[in-house]
Amino acid sequence: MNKVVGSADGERVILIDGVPMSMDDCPVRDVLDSVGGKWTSLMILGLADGPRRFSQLRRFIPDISQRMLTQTLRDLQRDGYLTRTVYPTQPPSVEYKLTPLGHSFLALLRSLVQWSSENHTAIRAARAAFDAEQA
Amino acid sequence: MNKVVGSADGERVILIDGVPMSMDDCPVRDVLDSVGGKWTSLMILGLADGPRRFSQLRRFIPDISQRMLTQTLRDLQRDGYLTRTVYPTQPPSVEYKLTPLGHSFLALLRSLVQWSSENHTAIRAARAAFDAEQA
DNA sequence: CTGCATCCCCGCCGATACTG
DNA sequence: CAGTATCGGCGGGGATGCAG
Repeated sequence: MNKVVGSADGERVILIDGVPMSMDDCPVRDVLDSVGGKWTSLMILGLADGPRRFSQLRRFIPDISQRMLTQTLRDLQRDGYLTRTVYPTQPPSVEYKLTPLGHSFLALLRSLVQWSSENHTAIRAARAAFDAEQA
Repeated sequence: MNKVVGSADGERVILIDGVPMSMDDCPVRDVLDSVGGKWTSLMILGLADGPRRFSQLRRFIPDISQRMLTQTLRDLQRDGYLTRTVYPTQPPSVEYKLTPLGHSFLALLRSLVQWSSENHTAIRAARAAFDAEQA
């Protein structure tokens, strides 16, 4: 059950299944801005089986640019999804590893992967039908 | 368990919990491109309780522009998440309604909302700690 | 090996004005 | 009421080059 509730200072709030969501400062937006990125979800999936080094992740996602690999990892680290450990070897190696938060989120991601694989055929079909109808 | 598998023609495929995911033509990307949009998830949540008209959705999401409301609805319709029904009244009214696919996806969205509300505090804290450390 | 800096393109999205 | 058309900013993200 959804409900739109106004508050005193004019902040707009909506209730979803009893969960209050501010539209100005929305928790879901935080998460969506992470999972919504082009590489983010793939990165987390890449760390599902255990810690990996920079170049290992690079091989795991062959078509990511070095720039985006670094940046995506940084963003995920910032939000607490993973940790970054530098080993002072020569040459240096850096290990990335999911935090408990990251693993918790991974569960959601698995549901998404599952759902996508079950429904992508239907989606593609709908898309084709829609496009055909426009012509 | 994840595994990277090469195929004959050089297409890269990764297995996630036994679900094959092509990196060139990825089912999850399709879905992420939907859920990742700025307004998409909110729209689907807005239709959770039943069909709504254009202007009702507009009031439900006060800060969306007319342009993005139209476009987001169009995209969701195209991918089969909702239907669009025009009633030839004067003035005309148009009703948007989730399809079974849309409702199915809504379940995922609820999980996301739930998870976000449970973990956004931790995320905000991690972010603050990270930012503080940089200074 | 693991990064940072720079340049630059392109697509998302907001603002605004106009239609049946 | 429910759109469509156009313009323009801004930021995501690719390519390349340099550095510790």
